[in-house]
Amino acid sequence: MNLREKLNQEGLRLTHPRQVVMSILKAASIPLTPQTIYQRSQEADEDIGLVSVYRTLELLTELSLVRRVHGPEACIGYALASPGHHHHLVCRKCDKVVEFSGTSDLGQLIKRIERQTGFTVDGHLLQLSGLCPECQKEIEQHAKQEKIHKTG
Amino acid sequence: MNLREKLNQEGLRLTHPRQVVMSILKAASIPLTPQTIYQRSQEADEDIGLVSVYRTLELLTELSLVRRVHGPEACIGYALASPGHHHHLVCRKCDKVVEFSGTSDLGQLIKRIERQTGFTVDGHLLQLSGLCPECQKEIEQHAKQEKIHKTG
DNA sequence: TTTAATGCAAACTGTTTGCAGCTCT
DNA sequence: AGAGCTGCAAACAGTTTGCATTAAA
Repeated sequence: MNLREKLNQEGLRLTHPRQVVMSILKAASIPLTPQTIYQRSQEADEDIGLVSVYRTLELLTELSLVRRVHGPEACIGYALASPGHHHHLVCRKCDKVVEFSGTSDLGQLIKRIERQTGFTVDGHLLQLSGLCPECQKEIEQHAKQEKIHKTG
Repeated sequence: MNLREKLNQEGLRLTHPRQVVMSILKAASIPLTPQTIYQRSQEADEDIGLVSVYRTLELLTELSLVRRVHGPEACIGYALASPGHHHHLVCRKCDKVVEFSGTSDLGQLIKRIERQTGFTVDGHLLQLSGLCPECQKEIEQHAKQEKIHKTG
């Protein structure tokens, strides 16, 4: 399915800015910021508004046609570091964060990727998200209440 | 070694704002933004400047006493998504980005963490960095040139 | 023709910088 | 005593919002 069809399916339209953003990303081999995409559109005499770039990127990310690339500097907050642990597991309900170490388990994966891509890998960003024990319990409680409410 | 010693070792000082930031982070179970840390310092009548919070977080991160917590929204840029692949490998020299899939390899690691923490894990953020084949070659070339220069 | 989407301007949020004064060692 | 550090103010960068206009279906 092409882009137009994907958009129309959702009642959305294939517009000029969307085409331009998509083609700039297709032509790029490195991750681009909204600003850079905007500049490139100007250089290509395909002027589109910076605001449209933002809105288009959000939409295309939503549709999984584009993905965000992360970096060590880009973060949502800071947490205390326990020595020897380097990754975080964050609860998606209450934000509680615990640390874990995972370098050894990652070795196998990294070796495979090095073989497949020809890259040498010397850094990684790994973070897990889920539900902490407390929030799991709370959700179970809710489910029970729900059941009682329905049947009783 | 305590905080004071760690700082003094580098010719740095243990100041009031640094103590406050550190103790707020120690008391927190969730990642905090600079703004939140600033607010909490005010609530605790330990007013420190917002600017100091920023500078302190940078310093403490540098010293590995504090770590950045990442999130799906926090990103440095956008790249085209190939269907079926969900992680990026980024060259730290030229920024070239390639995608890979790694979910299966991650399963083992995730199971271990679930067992150890009691969390249920349902999301992950994984990204690798290293050198692409081209940049590896370039660096080898440089090394050779260096050698020729030194010996002859 | 209808309504999604654009693009401008302006507001806004979060971060950084310059600098005079303060404080930790 | 003196270098490191603070905190204000102000500049700055990046992002979001309101709204009249345009254009895709």
